[in-house]
Amino acid sequence: MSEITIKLPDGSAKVLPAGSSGHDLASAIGKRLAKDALLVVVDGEPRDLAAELPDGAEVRIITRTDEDALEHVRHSTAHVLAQAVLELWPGATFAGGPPIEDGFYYDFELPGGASFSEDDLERIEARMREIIKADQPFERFELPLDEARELMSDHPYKQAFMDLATDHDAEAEAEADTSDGRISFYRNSDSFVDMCRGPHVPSTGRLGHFALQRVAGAYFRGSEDNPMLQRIYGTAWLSAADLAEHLERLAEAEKRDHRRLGAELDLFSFPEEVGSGLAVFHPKGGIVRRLMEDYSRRRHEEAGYEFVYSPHITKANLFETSGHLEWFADGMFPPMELHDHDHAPGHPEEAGEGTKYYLKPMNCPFHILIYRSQQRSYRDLPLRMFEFGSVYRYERSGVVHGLTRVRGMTQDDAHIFTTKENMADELSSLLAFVLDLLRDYGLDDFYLELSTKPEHKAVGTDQEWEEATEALRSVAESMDLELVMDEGGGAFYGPKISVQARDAIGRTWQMSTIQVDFQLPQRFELEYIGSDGERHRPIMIHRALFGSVERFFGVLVEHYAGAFPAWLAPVQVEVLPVAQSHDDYAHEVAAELRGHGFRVEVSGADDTLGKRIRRAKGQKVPYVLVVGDDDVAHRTAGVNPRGGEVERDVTLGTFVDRLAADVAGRN
RNA sequence: GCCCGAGUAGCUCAGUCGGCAGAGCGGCUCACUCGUAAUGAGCAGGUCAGGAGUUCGAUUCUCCUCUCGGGCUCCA
Repeated sequence: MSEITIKLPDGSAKVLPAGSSGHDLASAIGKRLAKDALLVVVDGEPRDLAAELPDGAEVRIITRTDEDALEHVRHSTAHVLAQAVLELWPGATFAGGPPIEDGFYYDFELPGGASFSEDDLERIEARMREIIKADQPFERFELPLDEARELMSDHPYKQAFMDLATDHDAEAEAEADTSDGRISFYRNSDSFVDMCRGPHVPSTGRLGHFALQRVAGAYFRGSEDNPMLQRIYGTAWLSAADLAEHLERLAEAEKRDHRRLGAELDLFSFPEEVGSGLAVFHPKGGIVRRLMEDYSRRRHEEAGYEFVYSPHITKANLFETSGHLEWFADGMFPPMELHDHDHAPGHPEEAGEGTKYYLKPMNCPFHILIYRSQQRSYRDLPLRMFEFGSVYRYERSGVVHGLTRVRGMTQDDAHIFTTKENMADELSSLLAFVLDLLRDYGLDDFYLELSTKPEHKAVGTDQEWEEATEALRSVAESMDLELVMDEGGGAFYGPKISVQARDAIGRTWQMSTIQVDFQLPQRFELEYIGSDGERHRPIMIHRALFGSVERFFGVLVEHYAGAFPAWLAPVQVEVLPVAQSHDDYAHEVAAELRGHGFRVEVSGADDTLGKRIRRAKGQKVPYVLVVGDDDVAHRTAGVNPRGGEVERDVTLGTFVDRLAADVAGRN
């Protein structure tokens, strides 16, 4: 056969000499395409442009403006990074370097256990630019396993990948393709060869819109049991404009960082004297938090929840029964031990066991005890108990992060006790309720994640897990939202749906969780009397909407970039007298607005008007009112809305209506 | 917990190759009384995160601890 026929995406066909490559195909179609082509997709599989095309294949050519080229450009850039590092650090070895969201990384081990410093990034980047300028080809070749081992004899992590890939480890297979017993490599120059399944762009000259970002430690293959490697992260894009836009997004995210805004807007802090991961809320943050909670409380009451309270500490026994001490002890603070005689004068310390008390890491056992405080009938169900419950978890020192990962938090925690028959209905109205409420806080772009049974850390039978997981799945699927699987991500006592929300700049946050639990009702031997007069076991549903009030607060700060909508803003109106002679009127205006329930501050004329306006704007106050002679005469104000145009001579009545409408509409 | 980096005034950050600690913003005082994003002058404010060591002398060099940041692992 001397000719092959290639099918193109537009339905047409192209006849080429046998042995033609993707590059030949692109050239046959057009000069420009040949220049812009980076890869081909052959029958759905991405391939090198240089790969020989099989007869009858469907081929799509990926160019440098094609979004599908992105991950390959990132992957190829990672290779250039590896080449630069291996050239700059003789004796260095390397592990894996995949593309990731927005960029890539590569893991290395430097000779003598050395590590990269931030300053090294500049040198490495300069070397990478030289390699890109040299326009080295990415040439693929394959070797049988023993020769591959020989070639990588100085690189133990590469060999480890070969071994693992032979065992069909998914991550290792992404590094080394052993499907036909041969290992593929890419050669860029005489001095640099990397084991890789590919494909790659034709040559390094096709790359260039990248930046190295940071150095980090990372365990080999993500396991704490493995050595820690030195990782370099970078970002890479198809054009300089895309790269610039991405860097700008990062800068925007940094400006919105709730830790920064928390200090600037005087919302909360983490006093070192208190301890890592333990926040205090300042008055301004306290107002926002109270408003968040008040609204949630009202909506929950309307939805049939009853409010309960439980203590922060409890005897060990409760968490033994619940299974927390068996399964969750790592996440709990160590116990306090109480000896009755400790505080009695004249009694030296007693030997022997005292009573252990634990800070609570979860609220569920308490709510269960409330359930169990009396005999329940099917008529009582579903029983919905809600608590703003403060819990404490011993988070490892490296993981605490602002308000989103803390050691002390308040969950908006509810437990619903229901019959098995009503579980599906309850779940479905619950999920609708949760999404509706999240929208009221300004988040409206969601997807769902379904977390299934953890592999090693779970109680209960497979059948119970299966049943609970299916119940959640069918509810999730009925919601008309994207559903992502999170295999093995459930809690030890049951599977969960979590609601992931995208914020104003497209980042996703895990918000609400809904978990089905067959275990705790068994462990605590919960029951209700059914209409048949028999004893039955209820199902328990755990759910939190904010997740934790602290985390949700942090997410809202970032979502709004600190500019809370009027209903949540700690100060809704700042009244500024033009001169001291207008002070009395300014206070009158403030008093009137406060009479309508608004949160108002007056800033007197000790500073210039311009400075006070600037300060109020910096605090992101929704409305700045300026009052001068004209306003005193006519009972009006100049209204300077956040993000809007100044209006003069607005009557107070008009302004009150406007602000009231903002608040009512949660704008 | 692990790897790397950082910690200097309330905040943002200079600085010291080991020799009396600096700026801007913010605070306070005084003057100015101003119509929509920084008026001027002055004053106060520091155990240079904490502890130990080296040294005539340590904010600076070494070690330990704490806290924070970026990651890994883990998670609401």
